[in-house]
Amino acid sequence: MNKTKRKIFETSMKLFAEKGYDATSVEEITATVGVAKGTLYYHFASKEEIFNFLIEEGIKLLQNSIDIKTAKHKNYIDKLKAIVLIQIKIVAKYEDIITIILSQFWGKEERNKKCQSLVYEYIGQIEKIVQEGIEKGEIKKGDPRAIASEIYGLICSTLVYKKRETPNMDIMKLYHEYENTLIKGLKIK
Amino acid sequence: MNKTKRKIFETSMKLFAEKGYDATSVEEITATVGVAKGTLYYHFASKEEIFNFLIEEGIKLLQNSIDIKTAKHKNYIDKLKAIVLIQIKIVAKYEDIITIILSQFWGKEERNKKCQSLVYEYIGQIEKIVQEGIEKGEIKKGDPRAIASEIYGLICSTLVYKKRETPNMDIMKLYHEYENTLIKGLKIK
DNA sequence: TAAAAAACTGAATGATAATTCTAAAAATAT
DNA sequence: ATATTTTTAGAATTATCATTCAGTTTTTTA
Repeated sequence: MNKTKRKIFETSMKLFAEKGYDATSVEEITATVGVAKGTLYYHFASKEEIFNFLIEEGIKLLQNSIDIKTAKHKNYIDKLKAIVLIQIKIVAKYEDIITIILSQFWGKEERNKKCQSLVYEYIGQIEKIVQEGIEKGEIKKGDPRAIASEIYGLICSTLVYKKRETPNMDIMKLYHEYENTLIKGLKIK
Repeated sequence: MNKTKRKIFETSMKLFAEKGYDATSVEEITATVGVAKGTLYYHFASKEEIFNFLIEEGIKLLQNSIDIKTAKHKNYIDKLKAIVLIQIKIVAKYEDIITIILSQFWGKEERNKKCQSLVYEYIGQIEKIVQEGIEKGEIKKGDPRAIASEIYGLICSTLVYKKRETPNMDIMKLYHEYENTLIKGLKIK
């Protein structure tokens, strides 16, 4: 991705996160970057295509980090702890992209469906881990689907916490909070 | 609210939840209800005003249920349990309105800000309860802001669970799941 | 350095959608 | 039954916005 394209992409991300996809006009994107409208359309086929790039980033972010972080641990509780921690870190570092995915999760348009797939795929991965953990007797019996949703819900919690709390939250403090509440309940004494 | 007005309002709610606020045109609302556009504008000053009615319903729903349900219990853990349960029930029963509030939480438009206030106000109430519970020594020490966000996050968890899971979820099963994980961690042994 | 390719420009186009407005129909009151 | 108020209708208006396009400038290549 060349410099101008990258700049258009990053400005779009910022504006989409700030104002929402619909409320952000192509006009505003190009004005902010400082290029003509034609330039945007030279690099991207449509406004929607900008969004597609964004989704790809989101997929890399969520999917990869799960794969990598969980592989490190053999113990299933530790796998979940790793996920909970990485979630907080992702929200802290990539607030914009997570904001966009959560805000565009709703609705029936193509881009909404892409966000839905992404989120459901992600929860599915967590569910699988919980399921296996239960089967191996490392995680207390329960509905893996519900537990997976609960863990995913921490992304929303964290994002709202950050937006409500102002700029810099203490990642580890928040992590220990989640560990003490949610994770503790999953352990078998 | 007379019959036609009510029907316009309810159809709007349904469509806003299904397709999103922006993606739902006034044209589509009136076509679905079976009235002319002029009729909608006779009853509501604007599309935005329909949304305002919706917000009012949302406020009643969240605020009132907290007040009523928590007043019933003197013990602070029980207060939180009641909140967690009522949250699940609200999502189950008023899925549309919760979907709209969560989907319109993002952005900078007037209606977005209204959703933000509503959510923040709600989390604030939970925070206050957690705070008091900690002060009274009934809830384990921790960051009330984080815990409140975590409890709010269960609304997102539940909604996603429901949308992913299909129609009828078992409210009590989900509640006990949340109780066993999140709430258990708040208790002082 | 000249030709070709890539990058950029911004006015014009076309579509969609919220809102307004004038008139007609229905309901209610006198 | 007639007058008055409320409600409905839908065409016309206005604004916004994504996208296209014909041409210009810049960069790369040979």
